[in-house]
Amino acid sequence: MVEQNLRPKPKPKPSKLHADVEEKANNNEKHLNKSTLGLCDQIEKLAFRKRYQEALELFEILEIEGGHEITNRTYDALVNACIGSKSIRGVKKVTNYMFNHGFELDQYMSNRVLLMHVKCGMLIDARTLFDEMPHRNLVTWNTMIAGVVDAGDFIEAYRLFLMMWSESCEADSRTFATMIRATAGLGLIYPGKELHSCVVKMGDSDDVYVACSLIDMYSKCGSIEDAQSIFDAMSEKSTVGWNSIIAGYALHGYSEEALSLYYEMQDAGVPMDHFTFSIVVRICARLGSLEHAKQAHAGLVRHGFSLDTVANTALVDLYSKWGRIEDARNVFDRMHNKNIISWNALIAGYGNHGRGEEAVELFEKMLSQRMRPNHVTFLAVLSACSYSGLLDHGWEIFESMSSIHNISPRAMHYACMIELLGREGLLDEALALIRDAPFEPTINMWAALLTACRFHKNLELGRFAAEKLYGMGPEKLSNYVVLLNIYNSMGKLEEAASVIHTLKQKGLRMLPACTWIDIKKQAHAFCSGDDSHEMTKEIYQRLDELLLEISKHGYSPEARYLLPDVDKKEEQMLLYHSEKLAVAFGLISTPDYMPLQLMQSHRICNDCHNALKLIAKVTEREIVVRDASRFHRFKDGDCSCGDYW
DNA sequence: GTAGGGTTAG
Repeated sequence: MVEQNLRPKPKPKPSKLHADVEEKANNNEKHLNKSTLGLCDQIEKLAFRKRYQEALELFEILEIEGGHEITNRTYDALVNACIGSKSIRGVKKVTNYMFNHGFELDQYMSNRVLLMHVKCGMLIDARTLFDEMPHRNLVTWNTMIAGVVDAGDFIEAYRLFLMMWSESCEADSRTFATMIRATAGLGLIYPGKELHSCVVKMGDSDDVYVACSLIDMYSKCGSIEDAQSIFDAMSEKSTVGWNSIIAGYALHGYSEEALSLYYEMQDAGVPMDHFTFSIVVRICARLGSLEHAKQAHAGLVRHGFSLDTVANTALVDLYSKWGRIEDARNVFDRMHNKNIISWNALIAGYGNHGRGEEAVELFEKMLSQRMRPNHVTFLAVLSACSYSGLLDHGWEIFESMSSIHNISPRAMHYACMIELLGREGLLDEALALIRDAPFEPTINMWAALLTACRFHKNLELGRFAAEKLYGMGPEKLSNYVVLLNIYNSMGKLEEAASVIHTLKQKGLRMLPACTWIDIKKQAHAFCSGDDSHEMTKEIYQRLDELLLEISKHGYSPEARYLLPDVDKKEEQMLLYHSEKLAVAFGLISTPDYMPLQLMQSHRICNDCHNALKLIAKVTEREIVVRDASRFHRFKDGDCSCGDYW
């Protein structure tokens, strides 16, 4: 494989190309303003200044000119240039040149060449080089293992690690840092703990890299306590250490704690990097606190990371989730380097706001810029079509996945299409799509059909879908709730009761609905049936007024969606709950759990939707609420996300 | 004498 790469290629024709290259050489020399320097020196200098692309361009000139003696130093610079610019073409050219000129690789240079392949993602060639290497030292092994871990092949990393141990009985802190990363990737805490004790035995536990990978491993494997104690024990807490522990708390859902750790980091005077801001922006998105988010955005700009792709993508996502799609667009448009994740974030943003046309437009713009979509892109654009009822676009895009983009639709894409067809009432087509899928239909696909059946009151097909759903593990509460709601809405109370019986038998419990709102940085939480808030009386009074007022505008709660065995008092609780509570405060609410009848999909139900429209109208306010998947902005009795029920 | 390691976004 490598031999093939190293085989000499026909020399380029001298004519025009040569002229071009000479022109370039002249320009470069002018640019460098050191025309007296030899090409090798220039390459080394360019690589040192991180002008990798230019270094490689000069190397091409050197190749054509011929007759240059290349030393270790220049090859070293070229390796850096290839790694820095992630140029596969460069790697091939440099290795070809070495091979053609009979350059003898010592241990150092072999390791560098291996690294160059690894860092440019050429894992197959790297592995061949590795396997054919006459001598491997610690650095060789570490380089290869890190490459395999980077590629996500954690099991292979383990295999290599065991081979390394049996061959040489040596491993150092770098090996362990990498292997701990591998166990984090596998999500396995026991091998992680074993490596941890090895590290302690070898006296490497003070190593800052080891500590950081341990923090990350423990938090990714579920033990934030262990992560915390590693962090506490760090004698010198580095930026990465702080980043890792903050990300750890965020991962475990402790967003407030994560944010206060970030402020602690700030107070401790630890320099923050673009990782810090990417993590913090994400936390703000989750917290739903625009105030903190704005501060994070400002901090990011102030610290000079306003060009960072990851942090900006997190901002695009944050503003989208906050219903500020124009702000999201603004950040997006200013980004210098957009990758597929950035595009996906904005497309999903438009989709979640019911602005399907714009999502499709953006998707097409992306294609015209030769950005290659991936399966997440299709998920975003298809669900955008689904929310906005764009049937034709949906079909066209779904079919283009395999025919044009060579991406096989996964179950989630099918589920989106089933939802789209179902919403438009094309239940037979939806069923046909399930039957035509080239794999076993999944829970989500049947559940999408079931939801559609509920809306269009097709009991027969609904029951069929429900039967398919039953017995498909892992059983999800939400599927039972869909079925329950179907029976309820059709007045089939006996069947509904039997679903509840099944639920109880299986020990599946519905969580009480819970809503919270941020008022002056203080969170107020309200659970269903909970009257512990000190202003409960005032809140309910205001709610009564509002309910009375909106009922004059034609609002009537759809009690038939409620469970048959809830008593009157509970019914009141349910109707009073959620967004309405927050609205009583006249503020924006950020509910996490929806009232019971919303559990099926964690989305705002018809009932709440109507109520919120009317409340927006009678209070003459703009109301923004978020359910599990998107924002709904109510203004003058209209909802900007579109009616999808 | 030179090389290899940790944290982020959809």
